[in-house]
Amino acid sequence: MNNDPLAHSSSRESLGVLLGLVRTEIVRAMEAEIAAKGLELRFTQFLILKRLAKLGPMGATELARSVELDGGAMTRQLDQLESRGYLRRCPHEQDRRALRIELTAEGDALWQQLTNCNERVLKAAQRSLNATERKHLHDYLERVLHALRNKN
Amino acid sequence: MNNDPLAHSSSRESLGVLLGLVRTEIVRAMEAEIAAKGLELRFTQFLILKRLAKLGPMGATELARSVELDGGAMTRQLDQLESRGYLRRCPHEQDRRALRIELTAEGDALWQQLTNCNERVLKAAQRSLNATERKHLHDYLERVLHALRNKN
DNA sequence: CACACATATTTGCCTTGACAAATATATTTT
DNA sequence: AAAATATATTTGTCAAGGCAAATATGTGTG
Repeated sequence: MNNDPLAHSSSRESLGVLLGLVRTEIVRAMEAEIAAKGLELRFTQFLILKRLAKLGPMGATELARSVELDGGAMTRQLDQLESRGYLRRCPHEQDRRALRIELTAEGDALWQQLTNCNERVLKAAQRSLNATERKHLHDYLERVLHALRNKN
Repeated sequence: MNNDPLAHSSSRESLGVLLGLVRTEIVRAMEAEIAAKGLELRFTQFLILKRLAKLGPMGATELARSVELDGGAMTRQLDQLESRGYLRRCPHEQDRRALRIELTAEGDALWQQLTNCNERVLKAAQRSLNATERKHLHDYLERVLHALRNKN
């Protein structure tokens, strides 16, 4: 199976590569968990549902920004998720350009199932870190993100 | 204006999302640095050159695995980089199926320029972390990666 | 009001990368 | 050695996402 000579030599990976590797594995694990429940959802779609479930209805642009997705790509994801009945595009009351994306009851129910997957994967991923270390990891990542976004 | 309620509330991002955000920013920053030098290279291509520069000639499959890229995608990247004169596909001496990908002198020269970019971006990204914290961040990420790859 | 400009969404086009099939060559089994 | 199997590379096909243009609507300025 895995005779990859690099499997244990990632010690000198640069941060950019290492982040990519970890993220790829998390996405893989999440999609595997979702598939194991007989559901068909990509990680991106999972994120969209999660946002809507946690933050409530919002515009497509706002939603796109919040999952760091291109606006055009968002339109197509919404097409899919809407056609499968998980969300609705309602007209925005004040702004006729904008939409108000909201979960349907089905979308809500779906999220109930997904929230387990999410927690299970994150727990497994961080199982070798204690509570303090988890906090630190999160904290460091946020500081790195902030540093990158405010380069001056 | 920016009335995005998420701009400063990434504190509750899940690990998967946060990793994605950080990685995206690093890739963006790297590509910006490269473009600022008048060079045209994507992050993936940068990684390929880096591997070859650091580890020397190797097969396409090995190279693909080492940057976590699909074999088919690797073929096409090699096409591009070879046609631009940065690397060569030599026949493997013992195995006639395999290739021996090696940097040309031009590829080597290119890497000399890129190594700056790499260091500058990583330094900027981690500028708010001290040496110990950087080590910890790296260590945590590797432990998470390991946990994900050995899920049992 | 008329105009310029900004924003929300959609659509078209293009590149990237995943997956699977094809091809060529090695390795192992019988 | 022939057959089965494994590996390296290439190619075809497809979905995802970035970018730019198109459209519709909102906002500000003279």
